[in-house]
Amino acid sequence: ENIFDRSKMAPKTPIKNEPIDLSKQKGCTPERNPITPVKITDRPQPDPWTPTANLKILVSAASPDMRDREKKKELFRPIENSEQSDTPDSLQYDIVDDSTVDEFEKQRPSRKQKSLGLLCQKFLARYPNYPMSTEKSTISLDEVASILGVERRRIYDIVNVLESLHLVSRVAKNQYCWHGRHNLSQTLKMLQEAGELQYGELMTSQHKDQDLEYKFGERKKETIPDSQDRPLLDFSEPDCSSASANSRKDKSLRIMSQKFVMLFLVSKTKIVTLDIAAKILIEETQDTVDHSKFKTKVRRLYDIANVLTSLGLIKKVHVTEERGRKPAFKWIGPVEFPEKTDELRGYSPTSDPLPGTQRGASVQYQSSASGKQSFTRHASFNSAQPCEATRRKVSSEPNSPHQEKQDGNCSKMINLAAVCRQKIEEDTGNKACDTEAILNSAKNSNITLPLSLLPVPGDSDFCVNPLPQAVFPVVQADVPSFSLPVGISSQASHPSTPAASKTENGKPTLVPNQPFLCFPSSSLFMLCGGLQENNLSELLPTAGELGNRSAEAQAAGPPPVCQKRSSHECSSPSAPGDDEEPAVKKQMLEHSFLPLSLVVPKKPSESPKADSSPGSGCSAAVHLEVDRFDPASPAAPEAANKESIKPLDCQKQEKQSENKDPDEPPPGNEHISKENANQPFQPQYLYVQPTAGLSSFNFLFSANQAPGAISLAANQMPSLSVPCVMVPSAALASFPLVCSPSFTSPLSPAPDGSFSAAASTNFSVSSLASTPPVFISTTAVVTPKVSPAPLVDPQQPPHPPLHLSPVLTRSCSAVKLDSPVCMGHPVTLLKLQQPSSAPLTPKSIRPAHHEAFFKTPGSLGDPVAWKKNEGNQIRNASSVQRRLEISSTSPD
DNA sequence: CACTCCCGCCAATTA
DNA sequence: TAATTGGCGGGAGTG
Repeated sequence: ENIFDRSKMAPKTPIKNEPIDLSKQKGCTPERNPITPVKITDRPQPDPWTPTANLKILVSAASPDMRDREKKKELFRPIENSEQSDTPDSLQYDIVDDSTVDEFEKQRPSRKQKSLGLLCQKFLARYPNYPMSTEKSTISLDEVASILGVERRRIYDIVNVLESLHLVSRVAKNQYCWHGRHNLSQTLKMLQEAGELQYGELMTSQHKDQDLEYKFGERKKETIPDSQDRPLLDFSEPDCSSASANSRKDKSLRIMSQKFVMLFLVSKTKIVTLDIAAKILIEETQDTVDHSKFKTKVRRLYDIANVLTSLGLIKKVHVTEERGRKPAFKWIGPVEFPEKTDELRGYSPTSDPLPGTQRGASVQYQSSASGKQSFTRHASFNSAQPCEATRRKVSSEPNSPHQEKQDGNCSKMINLAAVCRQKIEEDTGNKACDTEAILNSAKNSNITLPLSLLPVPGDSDFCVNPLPQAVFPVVQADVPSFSLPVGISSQASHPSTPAASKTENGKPTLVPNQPFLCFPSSSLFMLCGGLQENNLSELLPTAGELGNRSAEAQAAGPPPVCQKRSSHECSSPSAPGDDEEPAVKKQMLEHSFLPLSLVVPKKPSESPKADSSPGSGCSAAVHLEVDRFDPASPAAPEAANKESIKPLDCQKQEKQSENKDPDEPPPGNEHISKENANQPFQPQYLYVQPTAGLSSFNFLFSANQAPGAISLAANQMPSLSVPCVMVPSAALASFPLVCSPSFTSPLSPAPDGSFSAAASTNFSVSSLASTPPVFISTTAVVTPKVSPAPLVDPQQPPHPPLHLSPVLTRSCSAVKLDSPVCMGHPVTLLKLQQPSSAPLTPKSIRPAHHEAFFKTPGSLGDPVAWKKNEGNQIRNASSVQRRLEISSTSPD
């Protein structure tokens, strides 16, 4: 602020303008400046800072964020007052962006703008996620601090956390070495292992997360004390120059950061509430439970969480408990850690530049390869075995037979789901209680940890993944709207069971032969296009993606990431291979989860219920709103996840009909669409029926879109385009299905104006490309679902899917998209095709996409970002990506 | 009012 | 001793 003021006020006083500065600087006299890089204060003096300079920097870095925020605000408003907010706001923004933004921003430093999270994003934007092997960028704290316009102290906060994850290492005084995310998966793996040792017992012992967590505290005291810290430290040290780093004592921030991450990795639900984390951390460290200490710990956790959020590893959520909402964070980073990063790298060229985005892209490929993919943790990459195993299981079930190779994927998916379900059910039998208990504990509808529980504790890959997803449901998204409708969830189950096993009523059925998965569940439908390996993976991912990335920073497109990023990577020399690995992993995980969640979800009993009780949750499901907030922001992704999750919840929590938010859905759509876009391959759609809340709107999400992205460079646009379409129910009524390829146009329904705007911006390009809104339609099948009213009859839903399936599937199977039915996006569909075999690998392909991807976002989002890039010498691409990420977020 | 978490004092550590 | 690091908690911004 001071700086700004100065600039404004007195543009240059060489002297420090104000005493304040001096005081702040404390001892910094001009003299010192020369010696040391100078502290922040120095810079200000120089005036170099002129507002513009700072502004530029900030703007470039932050603007996206800023925008996002604004957008968010808008979004909210829109909900209430769609019209007003939309136009005016959008206009204003635009204007601002164009010319005057700087000034405005400058003027208002608002606290948020100075947040550590934003600062961290800016910081991260300066370095490639996956720096080339050779490149090593050293980070000068002073320099960075000055560039970012913050005190060095703040940089320490960031660097310490990054260091705990080995993203950077301290080389010397004032010098850090940027490693990027190459080792992130390894680091996380180590942390996970360490965490399991420390906390694992607790976790395993208790089904309930909460209980576990609580217990943790107790147990931790017992177990933890001794070794914990050490190991962690060790991890961190390996790469870097340990010498200097170690010296300092524990550096609580680093340790806390690692422990905090461990909690996530160990947690089945992947959700950790701040208070629990604080308790655990305190306990470990010390017995004292001073209240003040607790507060301090929480403050620190916020600091850490902000950085982790910027890295796209966690996102803020709220867990509803008995008492009420509790702040919590959900792990959205990779869950599984391939043992070999290398493999990953090989497969997935792309990296995700964005922290947020990580998930994405690579995963798909991998998944495709393995089939099951992500489900199995390590195996995913390598193991065919698991897949097979799953298949076998599946095979037993009805669905499997149909599937073919490609289908196999789908089938696998299904099978997996089925398996999971079975396991779950079995487990549930036991656990059910637990889950229920949890739920109960959770109380009201909101929180639901249970899902996590569901997943099998054991090894089953599936289980693992699923669990996390399960979590989603529990957690409430930041967004208010979230509440997921329980009812729908049942659907998820369907897929697994029904499809595979078939069963029931139909709910989820897979279409025979077809790649699609139908979730009968009332409100949500997931259609999966191309079956191939990719498909499954995609599907899942899509869902996951939706949840995850949604917008987010990932802008990069986390989910889709694979493609996009890969392309990005390509474009950017730096990362290609390596980068992606992590991303892939993440994606894998996420994806797997999502899908799983969908599938797994329901406990047998519930599903039917859900269906039966349309009113309750089901409707809600529709709402899934995605977070519209910031695309970039983590929240969005979550929302998506939530969506996926919701169904489950619904089932479980039928009660919670409340959840649904009408408003939200749209946003969610957006995110989804993005994600979808990302995933090009198969046409997968999620259809969300409108629930009461949504009343009027129907949403179709294409799970995969992006095909174009993948295949066509030109398509870039498409990739961007969002698959989701929102359609007013009324409209739908007339039409069987609506799919707009690009999310923008059509539907964007009004309400969203703001959203739509954002979306449009982002997507606009894509939309253009894809423009033709596709429609999915087709067959009646869709229609029914769409039909506004659809009660949740379980049966019905299934039917539709069936109908669809044939068409879709076929088309899908071939290329996925081909069939008219499916997707609208010409691009995606056409191109998609599947590369199944190659798909993943081809970096070459990706690049184009990525680029496109970037461009679009960039173009949409911010030109500015690009400009800024200048600074980034390093990999343009990388930097660009980052920017994009940021930008992307902003647009959203 | 509760949640966040910025800010920067000041101590520990290092150079 | 000066500078670098980073623990820590007051208290302000937000919703």
